[in-house]
Amino acid sequence: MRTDLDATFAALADPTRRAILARLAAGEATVTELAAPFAMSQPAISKHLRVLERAGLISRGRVAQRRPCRLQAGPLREATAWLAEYRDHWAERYQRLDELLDELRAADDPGPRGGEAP
Amino acid sequence: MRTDLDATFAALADPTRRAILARLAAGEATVTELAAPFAMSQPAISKHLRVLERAGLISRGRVAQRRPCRLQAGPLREATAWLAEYRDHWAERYQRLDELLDELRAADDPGPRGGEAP
DNA sequence: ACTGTTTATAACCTCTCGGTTCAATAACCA
DNA sequence: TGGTTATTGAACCGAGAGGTTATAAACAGT
Repeated sequence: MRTDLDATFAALADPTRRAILARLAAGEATVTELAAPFAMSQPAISKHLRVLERAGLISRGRVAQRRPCRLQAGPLREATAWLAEYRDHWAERYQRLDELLDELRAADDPGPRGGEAP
Repeated sequence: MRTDLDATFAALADPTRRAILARLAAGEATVTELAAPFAMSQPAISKHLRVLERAGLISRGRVAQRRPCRLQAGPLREATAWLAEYRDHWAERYQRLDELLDELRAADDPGPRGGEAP
């Protein structure tokens, strides 16, 4: 089930790519501009950009030889929506209940810890 | 720079793991309960759970032989915070500006393509 | 037409990921 | 004690990620 979220989260999982997005938040930039601050080759950056593009997180124009990159908001909305679902629901509700139940259960059934094993 | 966000987003990038989290949102569950709906071996699920655990997205108890899993909210907050930064800022602001500039630029410089686009 | 700049491709390497199977551990049950 | 259940661990495999270097392609300027 290759959904969009797969590509989005996978793209965001790399620190270089998150840094590129951060850089792009200040406005569009060319490949060499984006590559400059990183200690890696330009083709490596091109690969990262391709990942970001296929995830829909950036789009690219064409100005002469340059391929300026700019951010794209769509996928982030999906991702945030997915996360918000959880952060709001169980973070507040089930979480505490489960922990309480767990404490009760632990008190009820002491278990085999301690020095009683031979 | 192995930050928390790396592990969090990487963990969320897999559909099986997201499904596991979705399942866990309804309350804690054991490994076999979690493995049941999936068409893969139970050790595979154990691996996924280990990924989720190391990302801090779940925590595990011990009840007899069972290792019940429950959700953990912390990392999701970080992730949402990171996403919100972008979704709010450039999604609304720079995005439209850049697109307008791009249209202007395209109209100004028709470029070397054969048939003029309608 | 040549030269330099910008970007993408190709080929390669290594490491991790997601999956498998088979075996080992841990705890309950009789 | 032995047997069953729940879970992890180890060894392995194929595919893909992330990096490299070297090369090609597109365009600008002279």
